[in-house]
Amino acid sequence: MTVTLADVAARAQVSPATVSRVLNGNYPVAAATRERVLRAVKELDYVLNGPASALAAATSDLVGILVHDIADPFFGVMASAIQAEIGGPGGRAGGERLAVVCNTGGSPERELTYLTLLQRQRAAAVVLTGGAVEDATHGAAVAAKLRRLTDAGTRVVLCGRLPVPDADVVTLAFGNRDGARELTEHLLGLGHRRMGYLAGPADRTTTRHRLEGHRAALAAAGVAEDPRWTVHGGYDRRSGYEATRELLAADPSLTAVVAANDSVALGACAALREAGRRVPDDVSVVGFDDLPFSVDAVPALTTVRLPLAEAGARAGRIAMGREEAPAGGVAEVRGELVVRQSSGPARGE
Amino acid sequence: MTVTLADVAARAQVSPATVSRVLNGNYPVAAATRERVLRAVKELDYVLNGPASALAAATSDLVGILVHDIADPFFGVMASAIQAEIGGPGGRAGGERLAVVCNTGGSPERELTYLTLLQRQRAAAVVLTGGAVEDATHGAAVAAKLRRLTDAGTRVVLCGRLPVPDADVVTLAFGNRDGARELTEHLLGLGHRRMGYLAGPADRTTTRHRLEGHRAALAAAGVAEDPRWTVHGGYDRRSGYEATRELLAADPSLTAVVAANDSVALGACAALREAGRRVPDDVSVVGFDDLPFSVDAVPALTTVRLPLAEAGARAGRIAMGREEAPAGGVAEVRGELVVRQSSGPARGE
DNA sequence: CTGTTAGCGCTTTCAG
DNA sequence: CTGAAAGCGCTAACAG
Repeated sequence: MTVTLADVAARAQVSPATVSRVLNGNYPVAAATRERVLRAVKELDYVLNGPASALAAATSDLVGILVHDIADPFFGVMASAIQAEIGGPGGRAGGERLAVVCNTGGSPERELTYLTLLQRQRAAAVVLTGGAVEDATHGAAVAAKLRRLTDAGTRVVLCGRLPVPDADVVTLAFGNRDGARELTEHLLGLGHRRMGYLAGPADRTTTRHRLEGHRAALAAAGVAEDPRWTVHGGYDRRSGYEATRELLAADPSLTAVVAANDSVALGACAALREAGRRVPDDVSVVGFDDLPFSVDAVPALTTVRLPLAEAGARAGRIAMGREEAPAGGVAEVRGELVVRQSSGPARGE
Repeated sequence: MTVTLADVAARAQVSPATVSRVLNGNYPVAAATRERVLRAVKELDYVLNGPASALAAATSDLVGILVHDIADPFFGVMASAIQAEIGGPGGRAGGERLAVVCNTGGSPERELTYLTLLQRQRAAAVVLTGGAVEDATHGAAVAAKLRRLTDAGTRVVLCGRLPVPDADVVTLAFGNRDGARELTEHLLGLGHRRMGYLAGPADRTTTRHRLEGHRAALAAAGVAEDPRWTVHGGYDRRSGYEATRELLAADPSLTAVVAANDSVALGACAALREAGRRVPDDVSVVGFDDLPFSVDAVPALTTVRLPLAEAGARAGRIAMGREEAPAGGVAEVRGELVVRQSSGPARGE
């Protein structure tokens, strides 16, 4: 029924081994023989059996990409860039590796589950994107799992995530702390002293770093902070909306709102608008990431641009061994302050 | 070195077959035996070999998802929903299937390539999302390929794409024509008679249907169309921006711009703003899809909401055989007109 | 409920 | 440059 490599071999009058060599192109084969084999492949409409091939060769053409949620452009942009780089010649049987996208929802359990599933598939590489949960137990479990993966020959790259100790893993970390600091300095420069901070979930590295950057800027400027000014929530628009209402209720005198990311900032703008506050006339709002939609927001968001596509592409190349890993296995990907219309001089004083 | 099923069997003092049965949970095994096996698995830190398993069972736990570009939320939202539905119990070895996301860029060649790659992997199912290129040759090639996939036992579901004749495929088609008609009727009701239309790429089904709906509304209202009012471009923001400038140059008297989708509409708004036109006071703009960001645009976009997440979820369930296919194998997913601030009464008149 | 026995389809030394 | 042969690790009848 289904045509196998042996069928092709018979038709081309060569041994199965030769067919395999032609298909994988990683071994010298006489041009005439190759022609004959290729013709037979075409004539029989033969398609290699991936699992059989992976079993025999002990490695597959799959590359895992772990994301929190692929519907979020932050991850979508990175995943797209990674996917674009893992194709091309070099893989088994003439190139093209497949991207296995795993939505972890940021959950450590699902992360571990997917890592195991990828290990089961004998994935050629795995790229983990986005911040991690800060939990020693889970951190250790993930580290152990990654070690097992690398031991089995799977390349592991972290993109937008902190380095994992004692694992042969390359890391592309985002400059969250510095970016957040610049953002707050920008606001400080505009005269703001009373700023709300919409932080992400409390137990995430990304949340912590951005918050630390914000506070560092405040401290350097000698501005005291009110505990009511920091509200933790999710990284989505809705959280930003709700947290802003909270913030407004707690202290209506705020002149600026610093959001954990652009989506949250958009939610903040909506809540502010609803409360009759103009942005930036009454309250300035700043985001983080500079996602594609941020330039079209009302008003266009002041934010920190993270080169997500570039970082993803680089992660993809490193995962494929097509680019050298950075010295020490860790590189920082810096963000860049982008000033647009959502931030302006502090009102009144 | 790497621990195999046989090792587990030895340690648990059972046969390999029994271990396999425990792991796949699809066969009765005595509780005590199961316990013993599970313990051995844990102790040895055993992970099933996916390729070997897939080879022996002649099917894998992979589900292919073809998208134009996963960075585009239109596809990201669907992919996320599909992914959420393909997990869970029922697959080989205790559930969790993996989603292989393939960026085709809308190219028929890449589409075919990925379909072959998925066939090679013996994918359990494949979901094709988004409109297709209208080319008889490629259409036939894709149809043939899909037939081969279904013959091999791979379930195929089309989501937001037209039915494929003579293939055992289930289709969830979007109500593009009706949605577009409603949108234009809405504008007509507001007194608009001179509307520009920013169409997508000329050879796509989605483009054609939306354009047809627009024209049907125009024709029904007895409104004549100027050829200069239709401009073809891409489905991205930049295309909308450029096409709108073209439109404005060709006929500055337009009172409305109908965009192929929300991203294009955002680009249109930006171009209009730049040209000193206010939206909707001077020119109304409408989009299509109702992506998450559209509500936060300036001004909030009037559009047609497509239930992308619901459609994706349904496609996922059908692909997994967890939901019955619609009668006749084809269902239409209707859009819903959402009127917001980007459309208003025609100026002047 | 459990063990035995054949492969699944491919890759890869090892010879020639 | 090509062929022969030995598995890769697992599943699935088929017995018991």
